[in-house]
Order: sequence, then C-alpha cells, then structure tokens
Amino acid sequence: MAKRKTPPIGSIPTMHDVAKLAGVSQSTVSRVLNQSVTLVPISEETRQKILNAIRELGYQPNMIARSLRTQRSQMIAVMIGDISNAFYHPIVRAVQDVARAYDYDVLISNSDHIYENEVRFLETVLRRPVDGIIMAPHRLTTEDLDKFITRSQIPIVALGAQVQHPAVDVVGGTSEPATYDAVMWLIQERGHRRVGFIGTLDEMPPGPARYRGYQRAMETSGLVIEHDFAHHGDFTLEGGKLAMQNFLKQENPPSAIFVANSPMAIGAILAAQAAGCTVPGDFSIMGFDDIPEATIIHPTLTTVTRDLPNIGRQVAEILFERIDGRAEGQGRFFQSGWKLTIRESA
Amino acid sequence: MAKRKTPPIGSIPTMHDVAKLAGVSQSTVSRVLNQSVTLVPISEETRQKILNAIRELGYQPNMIARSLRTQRSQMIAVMIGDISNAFYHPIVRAVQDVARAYDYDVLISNSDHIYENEVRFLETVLRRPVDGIIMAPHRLTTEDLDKFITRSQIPIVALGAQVQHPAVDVVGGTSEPATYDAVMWLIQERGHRRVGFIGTLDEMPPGPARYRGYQRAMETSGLVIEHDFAHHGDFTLEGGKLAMQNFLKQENPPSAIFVANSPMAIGAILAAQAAGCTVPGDFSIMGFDDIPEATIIHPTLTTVTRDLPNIGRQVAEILFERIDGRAEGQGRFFQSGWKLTIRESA
DNA sequence: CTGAAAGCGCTAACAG
DNA sequence: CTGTTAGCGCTTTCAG
Repeated sequence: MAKRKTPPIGSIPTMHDVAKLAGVSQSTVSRVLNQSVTLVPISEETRQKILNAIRELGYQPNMIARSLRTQRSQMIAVMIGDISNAFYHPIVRAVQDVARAYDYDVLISNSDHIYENEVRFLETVLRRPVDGIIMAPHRLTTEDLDKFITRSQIPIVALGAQVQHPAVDVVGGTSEPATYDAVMWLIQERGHRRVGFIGTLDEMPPGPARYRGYQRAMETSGLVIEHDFAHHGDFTLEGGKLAMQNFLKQENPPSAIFVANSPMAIGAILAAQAAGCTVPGDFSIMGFDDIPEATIIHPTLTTVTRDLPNIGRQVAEILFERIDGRAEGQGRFFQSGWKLTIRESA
Repeated sequence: MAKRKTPPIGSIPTMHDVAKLAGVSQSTVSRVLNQSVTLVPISEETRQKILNAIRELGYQPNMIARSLRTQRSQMIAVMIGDISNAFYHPIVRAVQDVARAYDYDVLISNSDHIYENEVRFLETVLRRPVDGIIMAPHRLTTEDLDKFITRSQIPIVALGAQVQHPAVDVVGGTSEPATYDAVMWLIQERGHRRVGFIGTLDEMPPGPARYRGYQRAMETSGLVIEHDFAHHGDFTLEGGKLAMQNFLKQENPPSAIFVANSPMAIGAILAAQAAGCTVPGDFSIMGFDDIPEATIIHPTLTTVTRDLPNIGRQVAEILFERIDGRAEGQGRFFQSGWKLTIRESA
C-alpha cells in the first residue's frame, strides 16, 4: 500500500512528491534547495534529477512549513498612518523594493491614526510572527511599545522621532529643525513678521515637534506668537480647510502660515481662495513634504522637502541590518535631510 | 528532568506553556480556544483555569503553526496596480476593513503595472498560500492566470473585466458603458462635435474598453474620429501631460477630450494651461474616477465617478463568499455602477 | 469531559 | 555524498 496517495489534480506538490519522483529522500531535496546553507556537496547527478523533478511538478516550497521550522517568516510588516497620504507612497514603494531584494514579503497595514488600529497591528504581528517591523506610530505610547518589545524580540524601526525606546531604531528628527528653517525663511527671506501655524496642538506626533520648531524660529527672531496664531488641524485636507477658516474669521490674521503637512496646506489654500483671498497675496502658505498634489494646486505649493524614497530605503536597510544580525544593541537614531522647495505659494 | 525548559524571558509562550500552567493537556487548551469548532463541552472549572493561564502568560496562538495544520492562512493578498494612484486607496481601505471583520490579515503588493511584478506576485502567493486573492491585473495573460489557477485552487476576484477565466469572479465592466455615457454627455449636453481621447491604445486594460466606449459614442452620434483624435497615455499624470502636448501641436485639435483616468486628465489640464490655453475654454476635459486631486486642480475636474469604497467592500465580500464556501462553481460577474460628476473642467 | 498521539511540510542534526 | 529522525506549534481524530 502506498504511503501517500497520488496527489489530487490541482493540489500543490510537496517536497515529498519531488523526492518520490526523483527517487531520493526528502532531505536531499531540501539540501539542494538550501545549498547555500549546507556545506555538504551533492552529486551533480542527483542534483539534476531533483531539479528536473522540481521543474516537472512546478514545485514551490511551502513558506508556512518552512517558517514554522526555521522560526523565520521571510515577511516584514509595515504600519503606515494613512494610505491616502501621498507622503507614505514613495516610502512604501521603496520598502517593497528593498524587501524584494532580500526576498521578503511585505504585510502592509493602515492605522488611520486610530489608537485601536495601532494596538491591533501589534497584536497581529505577535500572532503572525514577522521578522521585522517598520512603523509610523502616532498614538501608541512608549509603554505599549515596551510591553510589545519585551514579549516579542522582533526588531522595529520607527519613522519619526516621537518614539523613545532603547530597542528601536529611529529614522526622523527632521520636524523641529526643518520647521525652524522654514519659518526662518518666511521671516528673513520673505519679510513676514506675523507668522501663523496649523498643526496638531495635542500630543499627536509630529505635531509637537513642528510646533516647537515654529516657536523657536519666532523667538529667535524676536517675534511674538499672538493669541490666535496657531490653529489645530488633523493632518487631512479637510482639516486644513477648517483651520484656515478660523484664520479667515480673525480681525488681523497672520500674513504667512506654516502648515505642518502638505495635504492641510492645500486645504488651507483652497479655503482661502473660496473666501476670496489670494495666495500668496493675502497669505503666504508653506507645507511640509513634497507630494504630487503640491504641483497640482494653483498656486503651486512651497514645501519643506524630504527625500522620501531615500527615507524608505534607509528605513528598510536599517531593519534588515537587524534582521540579518549585522547590527546589534541599542536602538540607533538616523536624522534624515531636508531642503526647501520654493514655489509660488510663499 | 523537566520535559521543557522554562521559556526564556521574552520568548513567546506556546500552547504547551499554557497547558502546563493550567495543569491540563495541550489539546484541552486548543479546545477552549476553538470552542466553536468542537461540539464537546468543557467543564467550566478547567475553562477558567485555562483562560487565566492564557491571560497570565499573554498567550497568543501562533498563526504559522495553525496555518500549517489547518491549511488555511487567515490571510488574503491584494495586488494593486499603483499605490500612488488614489483610485486604489478607498478600495484598499475597504478591503482591509472587511478583512478585519473576518479576522483576516491582508498582504498588499504593488505591481506598478509591470509584467514581472505581476508574475512575481502569483509566485509569492503560491509559496505563501493565502486563502484568497484580489487583484487588478494589467499585464497578466489569461494563460498565466490559467496556469496559476490549475495549480493553486485559491479563489480569485479580479477588479476590472479585462480578465477572462471561468474560475475568477470579476467586478468591473464599467469602462465601456461609462465612457460611452460620458462622451455622449460631452456631445449632447455640451454640444461638442470634435471629441478626442487620451488612454492606452495598446492592449493594456482598461485602455481598450474605454476606447471602445468612446468609439461607440462617436459612431452613435454620427461623428468621425479624425486621424489625430486619440493619443496614447500611460495612466500617470506625466503621461497625461505628454499626450496633451501632442494635441497642442495640432492644427485643429478637438474641443473636448475624454481622458481614460483622472491622474492623466489632471496632467492634461496642467499641460494645456502651461501652453497658455484655458480649460474648459479651449478644451473641455473629462476624467475617469473621482479622486481627491479632482477638486484640488483648478478648474475642478468633471469625472466619471464610481463608488470606490463600495467596490472595495464588494470585491472583498465576494472573495469571502468563496473562501467560506458560500459560493461555488463558475466565476461570476458583477457590474458596478457609476454616475457623472459635473464640475468645472467640462 | 479530557488526554494521547498523529501529522501538516519543512530543516537540521546525526548516522552512515 | 545521502538517508533517517526529530521536532517547529498547532488541530483533530481516537480512546478512554
């Protein structure tokens, strides 16, 4: 009696099937597939027999079984804040490219900046162990992260310096200094004295860091932040509109507004124009991150520009350094660069 | 001698650890976790002991081991054409929401419309068996798909009617009729006699279907498609600019242009304006799919509008019907609805 | 009501 | 150079 039935048509062949067809043992098949790992040589003859059998059956190794055995999943997880925000697109694309080069698959998750979703993401990667994590946490506390890290040991790279944990690598730290630069430029190059701010005023990153950069630039320049100079915005285009509408109601609004991200900056321009104001005539407006919409809007948007594809590559390479054991110990910090892209809106 | 060492700090607990702590066998733990499956009742006392142990250890079942055993991965894969194209965002978001409700994870992959990437995606889901696939194939041949399907048995739902396979469910079929409607509107409501077209003229979907809709509307109206009325565009904003530049060079260009997707339509508007032309004054321009950029551009873009979140939900629900065995047999076809969103550009 | 045992497909010692 | 064997963590008969 056969040990194993002929596999039903359409069922996926296993290593066993390959071994049977090639007339060798299953472990020999495994060896030729992982030749790099084993130092043991294999006779060219059996190698060919096995390779032929593999081709004939169209065999593909089952990653699930392999993962269970090796305790590696060949998969990394990425949590982004908002799939609609073009800021993330070049980053995701770059991460996928790097992962592909390392022969890894990518599990993408979208948090929509909601705390429950961020926690759920952590639970997911605990149940479905991935080999590494890239995330842009907005709501997660350092405590949540700490609880996760002591349980999981999975390397994490965070996008944005809001996270403070001795074990996680961080790429970011542009918010404060880049905002400072941008606001200084508005003041020194464009001669503004009354500069406003739209961004999160609550704890949600990267709100606070960008606000601090704004504050420092104003102070350095000896300018005061008047009572109504800063309005809250939720980092969406609609949020930018709402915030701008607050400025438009004011008696004596700022002449320039630094907006903490570009979708909001575009919303602000649209709201100003809807109210019959001109940009940059009545308001100079500056955004953060150079997304495609920045050149669709009229006037085109002046922005703080980071090299997003490069950040994506960096973040992924840093993660793979950990995964491959090329880096160990304390979490590292990488500051990414930026420049100002001057267009029409400021 | 202990059968199993105390798990090292930071290592993930297994069902075995839970069983030991609760003083029961591992299979009993499995039973309380899958209570719905088993019909066997479990004494409230052991149930509680086990639940407590689970809580104490913070145990989470290992999905990889479960998958190997059950031959189900609790994961679906989604292949989209272009992560930068806002068309996909509401769809991806809806799919994630539905998947979450079914307790599934989502593996997202970005093909960038490149044949090799699409093939690679198929290989990936063969090695890492997912329970279902949603894809927007652009370059894959029916033959590629057929080869895959006979090998894998994984249910597939395709977005867009370009795919013809007896086993795959399709959601789409709007391209031809919606384009027809849109072009008819340009002719009948706006009085255009000379209507042009930007889209793929090669085989790449959804180019041909939209071109056929355009053709039929022109014929029905007794209008001729002149030699230079249709230009090729690659479905990106830049591609739209290039195509428009061709029209701008012409002696006697069309007065209205139907553009096969909205990023290209925006590129066309930008190119026209850069050349000193006005929209809709010199050219009426109409796009396909209502993306956020449509209301950022000035003039705002008139589009064919599909209910994208609804399409995403539909596509996911159809897939889960297959996965759960609620649907069987022949691939089904679902036509999604559309309407015209009239704005300023046409 | 609960435990023992088999086995999903694979890798990695350990023997030859 | 190659085969045998023991699990990875889990579900699911099969016995009690």
